[in-house]
Amino acid sequence: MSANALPYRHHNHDACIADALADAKAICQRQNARLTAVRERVLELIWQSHRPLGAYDILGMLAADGHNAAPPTVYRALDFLQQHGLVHRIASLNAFIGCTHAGTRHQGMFLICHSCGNVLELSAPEVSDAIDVASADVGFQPDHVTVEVSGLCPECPAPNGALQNGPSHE
Amino acid sequence: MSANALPYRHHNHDACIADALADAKAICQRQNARLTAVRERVLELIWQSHRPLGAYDILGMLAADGHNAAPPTVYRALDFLQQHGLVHRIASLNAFIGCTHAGTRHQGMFLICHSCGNVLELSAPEVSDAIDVASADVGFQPDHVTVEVSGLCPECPAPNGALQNGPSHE
DNA sequence: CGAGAATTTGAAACATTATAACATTCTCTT
DNA sequence: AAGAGAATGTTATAATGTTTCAAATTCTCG
Ligand SMILES: [Zn+2]
Ligand SMILES: [Zn+2]
Ligand SMILES: [Zn+2]
Ligand SMILES: [Zn+2]
Repeated sequence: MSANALPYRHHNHDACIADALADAKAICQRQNARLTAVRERVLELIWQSHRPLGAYDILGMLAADGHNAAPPTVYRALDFLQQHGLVHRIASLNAFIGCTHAGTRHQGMFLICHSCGNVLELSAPEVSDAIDVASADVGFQPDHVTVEVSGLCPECPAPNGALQNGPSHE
Repeated sequence: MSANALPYRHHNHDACIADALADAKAICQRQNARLTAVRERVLELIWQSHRPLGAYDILGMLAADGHNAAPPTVYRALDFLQQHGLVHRIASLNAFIGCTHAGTRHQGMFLICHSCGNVLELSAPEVSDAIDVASADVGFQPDHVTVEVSGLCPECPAPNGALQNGPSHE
């Protein structure tokens, strides 16, 4: 369940998917929730993609499966998966991505590369803490927090003349 | 331009609006940008509302003005206003709100009350800093940051038995 | 097992949000 | 006044998300 790893390169994605599905099954069992066929398939499709998938992308893939699904089918599956902490919705993209910290208490922060489209979910307690402090300062009770950072990932070449600040990987 | 004030109560909202419009004029002049009639009216409508407005809300209000506008008119105005830092889009609401820090360099954080619908924009450097650090740790170059916190504002009664953590105002 | 309750899925229609493409009008400069 | 660029109008369409009710499935309990 490799939390905070850098999944940008060199990983066996099939294993990723298998792990995620196995985790999901365990989590649902623990919660007495039913990971039905559609739900599992949607989760699998989401994990198969490195990039966040839109609901209608998923719908199209289900259609390719031969499953003649309508939008509510997908949205219901996504709601279920979100509710059980198996996927996240990226509000700035209207898209969904598998949670890389499923089963653990975390407040995700999403790093979205606008060059390659990859998204990395980090668990960043310092960020959550800062948000909690700032909220408390004005008497606000946080309930759900969205942190989405769009930018350039370390795998992508800096556009023309700009400096790349990350550690060099080669 | 009351930055980080608590606009929840007791303020002269007409003055708010007038100030915001005056600021907007100045900012546009400085940037050689044209705050045309539609753009100004859209900005005014947004400021008149305490709560974020959807593009189609604005469209309806323009219609009430007698202005027979189509969606692109509104979206173009909103694009302009965003580009010049006069409004923000709240991704989790698909809605727009006036920037309370226009003209200053800031990274907004939005506190969205799901009870009353009010939104407070904070400039929270500690949050931005934490996000920058977490990003840099993994070699990611942030470009645009979305921080949206949904919860309960200090004006709204805590639902049933829950404790209200904010400073009591009465 | 088998009836009834609850959950899940199917299906059709609809609602909301956002954009594409091209014509026209306006504004500023020369 | 002419021309260039910016802004707006207009029509159509795409993309995203919801409501509603019916049918099927699964669970519970006697
Ligand atoms: Zn997560
Ligand atoms: Zn990238
Ligand atoms: Zn702002
Ligand atoms: Zn409130």
